Parts: sequence; C-alpha cells; structure tokens
Amino acid sequence: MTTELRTVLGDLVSVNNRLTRLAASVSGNAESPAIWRTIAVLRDLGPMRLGELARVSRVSQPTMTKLVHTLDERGWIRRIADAGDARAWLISADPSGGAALLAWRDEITAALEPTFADLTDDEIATLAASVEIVRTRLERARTAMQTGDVA
Amino acid sequence: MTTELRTVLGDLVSVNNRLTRLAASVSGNAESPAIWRTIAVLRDLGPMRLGELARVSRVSQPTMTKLVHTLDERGWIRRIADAGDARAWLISADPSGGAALLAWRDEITAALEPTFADLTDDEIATLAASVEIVRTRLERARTAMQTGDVA
DNA sequence: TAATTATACATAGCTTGGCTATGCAAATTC
DNA sequence: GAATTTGCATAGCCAAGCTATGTATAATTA
Repeated sequence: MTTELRTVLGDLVSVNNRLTRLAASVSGNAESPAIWRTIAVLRDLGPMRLGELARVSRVSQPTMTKLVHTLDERGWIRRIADAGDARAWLISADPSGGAALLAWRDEITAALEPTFADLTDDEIATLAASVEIVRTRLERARTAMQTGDVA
Repeated sequence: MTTELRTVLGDLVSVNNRLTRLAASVSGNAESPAIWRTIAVLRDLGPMRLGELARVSRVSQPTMTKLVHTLDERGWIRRIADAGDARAWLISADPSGGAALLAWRDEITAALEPTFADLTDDEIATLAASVEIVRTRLERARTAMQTGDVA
C-alpha cells in the first residue's frame, strides 16, 4: 500500500542520514562526502560535462565548479576540452581518483565491519538488494530529469 | 564472505550519499539534513543532554551547540535545566519539532514516490528490512561508543 | 575545607558545501 | 549580423562541520 511505501521511504532517508554521519566520522574526515560522491558518479557513469555532472549529482552548477576545482587540485579528475564546443569541458575520473575512492571505501568499510560483522548471509543479501533497488531509482530519476521531469 | 560484506557496505554508503542529495533537492531545501537528523534522534531516543546528543549524532559538541541553537530559534526543541547539574541541559523535542519533521517527510516522500511507485511488495519489504538492519547497527554503534569502543 | 582536576557547554575562528545572482564567451537562432 | 541561448566561472552569502579555547560547575583529593 502507498502508505507503507511512504513510511519506508521516509525511514530510508532518515537512517541514511545517520549512516552517512557514521561513515564520515569513522573515516579520518580527510575529504568530504561530496568529493567521494562526485568521483563515484564519474566512475559509474563515465566522463561527462560539468553541467551534466552537476545535474546527476543533484547540486547546482556553481557548486560543481567548486568541487571539480578541488578534485583537479588533488589530481583526481581530468578536464578534457570538448572538441566542437569551446565552452564545454569533459570531466573524467583520473585513475588516481578511482584509487583514492577505493582507499576511502576500504577505510570506512574496515571501520564499519565490526559493527556489521554478525550479519547473516540473508541479511547481507537484503542490503545488497536494497542498494540495487535504490541505484536503479537514482538512475531513473536521472534520466527522467533529462526529459524535463521533476523528481 | 567478508569481501562481499565490505563491498555491500561501501555500496551502501555510496548510494546513500546520492540518495541524501536527491532527498535534499526534491524538498524545498528549506532546512538542512542536520536539522532533521537531530530532531529524528531526539524523537527516537528521547530527551538527552547536549553532549550525548552530539555523540549519538556523530558530530562534535560545538556543532551540536549550533544546531540546538538553530532548533531553539525555530521553537522545535526545548532546553530543560538539569536538576542536580547546573552545567547541563536536557534537550527535548518540542511537539512542533516533531510536526515539522513529519511535514518534511511528507514532502520528500511525496516527491520521491513517483520514482519508487512501481516497487513490488517484496521490494518494499526488502527496503524496510534493510532500514531495520541499519537501524539496529546504528544503535549498537551508539552503545558501543558509550563503553569506550571506536566504531 | 581548600585546591586541583575533570566535565558540560559556549565562543571564536576557520574550511567546505550548498545556494542565488551575475558575468562572459561561444553557439545557436532569427 | 544581431539577438538569444547555452556552458561555465566568479562573487558573495549562509550553514555544517571541525579544532582550540574559555567559563562555570562538579568532583576529587590533599
């Protein structure tokens, strides 16, 4: 029923909010979630223009300009001039950026692992299935957005 | 196996990161995730001292002082003097804060619903189960922390 | 009991992530 | 060729996060 779907969605966002803080705090807090999110998007979806990267990441274009600047300073992305449009850049994840992302994931998963160590195989499968469900909806929201939809 | 657990945990944090942005962007962005997270913690766990609220929320004490100040301005929490310790306050969710939280949840879930509308009952159950799994681990991390543990 | 140490919260000051408004140059359209 | 649209950058603001430090109360201990 719709009521239950809404409840679950609300709980999902709420719990995620706290999990994100937990992940940030168990890592050394060296880099922000926004940095890792941006690299992850680039790795998952491939090189794209700055504006599209902003839309996919659900941040404003100026915010993405800043993030890309920071990532560029770290050497974690490449800016490739877009042949055919002198205004545009293609933003691509540098291998070092991917490596940094993996290192961060290692760090937080190692820190979180004890707390989740007693999960059964079924529970792990449940989490994996949920990740897939949310991932497909994020992708859907992305493509819907491109066609002018709201959510 | 452990490898798969780590992969799932990393994916979970990554996907949540993007979902949090989606939720923030579909809402009017009127208030920050930190505000809602704090009220949610107070509602779930009941009144507590500012310092404990900071630890549970995984933010520093000065950050929580600021958040509580903002929440107080909105009238969404109450500061109750702790009888027996003149330094301490008990922070309690005001009914208006709970109402504001529910209104925000209504807003974001209404906005997200179309994207998730085609979920089967099984998929909804999977999401609900995941929420419960993560919630229990957050609670475990909280109590472990109080006994001096790291994660 | 008086002095010391520890605790609870507040303040100061910084960085980063987020936003809107605006500017500028290149593409596109008329 | 002029006007409009588009893509990114800049400016300037606020909130959330941090560390370092201050201040008052508790707790401890000499």
